[in-house]
Amino acid sequence: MTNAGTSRRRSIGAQRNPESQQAILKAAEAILMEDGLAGFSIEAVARRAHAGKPTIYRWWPSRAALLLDVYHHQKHVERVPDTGSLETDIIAFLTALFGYWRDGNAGAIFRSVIAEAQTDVKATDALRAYVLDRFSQSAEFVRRAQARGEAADWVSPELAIELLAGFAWNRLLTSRLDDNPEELQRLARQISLGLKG
Amino acid sequence: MTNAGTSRRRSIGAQRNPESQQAILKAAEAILMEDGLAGFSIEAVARRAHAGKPTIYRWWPSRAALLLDVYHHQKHVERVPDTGSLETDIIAFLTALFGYWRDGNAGAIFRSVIAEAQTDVKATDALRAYVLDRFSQSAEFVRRAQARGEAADWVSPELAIELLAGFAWNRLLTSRLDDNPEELQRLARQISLGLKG
Amino acid sequence: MTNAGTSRRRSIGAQRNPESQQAILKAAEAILMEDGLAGFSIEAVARRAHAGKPTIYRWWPSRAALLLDVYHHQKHVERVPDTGSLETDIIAFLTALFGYWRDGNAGAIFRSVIAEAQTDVKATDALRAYVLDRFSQSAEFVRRAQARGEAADWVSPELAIELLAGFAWNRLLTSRLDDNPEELQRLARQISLGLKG
Amino acid sequence: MTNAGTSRRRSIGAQRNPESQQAILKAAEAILMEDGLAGFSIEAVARRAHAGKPTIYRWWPSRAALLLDVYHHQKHVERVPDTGSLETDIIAFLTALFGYWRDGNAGAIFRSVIAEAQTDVKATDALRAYVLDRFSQSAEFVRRAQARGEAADWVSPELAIELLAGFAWNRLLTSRLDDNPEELQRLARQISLGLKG
DNA sequence: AGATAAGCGAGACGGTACGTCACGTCTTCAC
DNA sequence: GTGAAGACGTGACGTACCGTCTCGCTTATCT
Repeated sequence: MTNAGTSRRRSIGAQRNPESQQAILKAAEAILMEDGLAGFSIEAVARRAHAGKPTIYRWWPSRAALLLDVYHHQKHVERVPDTGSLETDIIAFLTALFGYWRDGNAGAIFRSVIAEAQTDVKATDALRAYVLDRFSQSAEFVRRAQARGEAADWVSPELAIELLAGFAWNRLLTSRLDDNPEELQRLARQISLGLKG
Repeated sequence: MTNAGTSRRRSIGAQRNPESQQAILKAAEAILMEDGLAGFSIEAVARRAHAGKPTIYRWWPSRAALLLDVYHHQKHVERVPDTGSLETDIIAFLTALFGYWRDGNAGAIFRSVIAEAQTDVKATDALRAYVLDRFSQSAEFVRRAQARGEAADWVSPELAIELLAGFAWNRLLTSRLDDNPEELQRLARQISLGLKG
Repeated sequence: MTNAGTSRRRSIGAQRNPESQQAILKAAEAILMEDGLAGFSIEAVARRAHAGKPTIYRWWPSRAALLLDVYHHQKHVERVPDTGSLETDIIAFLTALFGYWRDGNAGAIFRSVIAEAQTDVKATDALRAYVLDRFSQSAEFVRRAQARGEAADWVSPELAIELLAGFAWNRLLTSRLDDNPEELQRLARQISLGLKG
Repeated sequence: MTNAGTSRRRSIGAQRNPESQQAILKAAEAILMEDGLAGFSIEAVARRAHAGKPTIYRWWPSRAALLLDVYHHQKHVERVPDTGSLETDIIAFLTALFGYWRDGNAGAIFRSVIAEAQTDVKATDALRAYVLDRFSQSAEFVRRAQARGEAADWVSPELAIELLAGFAWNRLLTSRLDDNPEELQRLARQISLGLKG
């Protein structure tokens, strides 16, 4: 930080000031972490970041946009496990996702993004695009299982991931992220072998 | 309606006036249906119901409480299919749920409840209790399949339902309720037979 | 004051709270007195009066309306002198007006009202109506002079007052209110006798 | 205009660019004419003149300074009538002034200057200096009347002009510039002969 | 039967946040 | 160093809701 404490942040000419951008994202993240979505307002972010509201609105057209940007700036979890076996891949996938959401702020932030998407159409669209992209990435480990002959040809890798992700969303959105290893094992077994066993 | 148009609603003494209660719930539902969660405010409900704000606050302590009450007053879909076969039961379950959410207002209202639950802890608790109850009810058709020998003994009916419900939630929350029958069939097959086929 | 310091001002039901009204007018007056028109904002008045902005906007549709109201709540100067002689009446009229504007806040407030009237059409209309009314009231002493035979029949009392008032406005608006008794005497003489002497 | 439309205005080295200066003054005048003082902002002038804000602030330290400059660049009316008679000189003086203010933009601009002078002390000083200078110039026709023996020796030409100007200001500031010839005649008669006739 | 108590619509209250506008300052880059 | 350009922090704008309060009323229930 070049400006550490001594002087205020200023314009650096007719171009975006990355210090302001960082300060705003950090403030937004901190507020979400501390007070949740309820305390998250443009005004509060501006106050905490020592930024002007117009500066925020200049670069993020809405609360939802800022929220999504905060989420995207989170460190990402590896979502394509590769343990060599479908069943353990499933367990690894869910364990990593639950841990990611549980340990840092990512869970609280993602809950906020989902909530926002129920109000703001742009947020809905952005969230849909995001999850579809994620699903197709994560589906890779199922595709690998198919290549290994471990999964049937007729299964849809995306649909399989959607099933796992839907399960995880439900747990997240109802505050039930405490992962039970046996439960996950059972789930992985159910999914890989099917209800019919 | 006893008071049809001619006179205003009044107190009926030191007791809750059911007409007011009904008017408020109807107004709340109409607003959610027409404008979604974004337009849903106590102020707007009071305006539309020709009710005083204190009347609303007297009986519903928060926005979330009113929202949940609206949802509970919706007609419920039958969630325990019984077609005689596990695979068609799964299809029937999801088809009914998607249709229920898509056709009436129930989808918009449930999305609102979920969103509210991300902000309001009481709403989270209420939602969690609600879904756990629902899951255990719906799990009945999986239990029946087990009884028929159509599903393995070691599978958890609740977990199975949670998988289906999670899938449905994800579709609802990202506005992807347009149900594709083939997709549902494939999903049902995946779940019943497992990825390994 | 019934609420002296101990408790906050509250709603007294579905009716205007006169305490709030008074607090707002006093705050507005104090701000004008201390900081002039430059510091006069609805926000500042609300802050000082411990009132909500919507409360101000509820009762005064604009800055101009509040400004005029503040001016109208000033103590009024007697503008119809009656010394028995036209010339001394003129001197008394101007002396009183200058003194009124100079001594209290009235001058600063009236300057603000005039300035506002150059921006806001409603304020222009209100100011015009106000001055025309004032002129016709003040014209009384000229009418009395006519009745006494001290002024010619063909003179217009209103026009005469407008001449005096215009002179006073000019002095007020250019910060030249320091009254010079000899100058006023000369002016009174000029007006009563005419330039031709 | 040398640069008509084809290219942007640029620096012409370490000296003031008169094209920019002209463009800014023209833009300021046009805005005052079209939207009045309410629409007059440095931002709006910069936008309309395709000028940078710092360019404006470099040469005019405040809104008031720009306003006064715009006023000074107006074509001036001849304010020293010479009809040979005091009474018709008075009528000519007022008719010319009213016409000047009414016909072009000058009235709107001068109103703005006066309003600004109620907020900005520098503008007050500049306005006072300006009007005192004007008064002494215009007083010339009264002095001539004195030289002709048409006005008494003891009258103050400046005071007489101040009376006329004050009358005119009042009309300008309350949007009553519609000149009534008979009224002006009566006024001229009152002033020249005096109220006592 | 009269008093009491609570519910009702209404709407004002002090607040907070909204999204926009203009302020005056600052920096960049072309000339 | 001047020019256009435009980002910056600041703060006011006028509006929407928040949750609380009091009003004036209506009516069932309890003396």
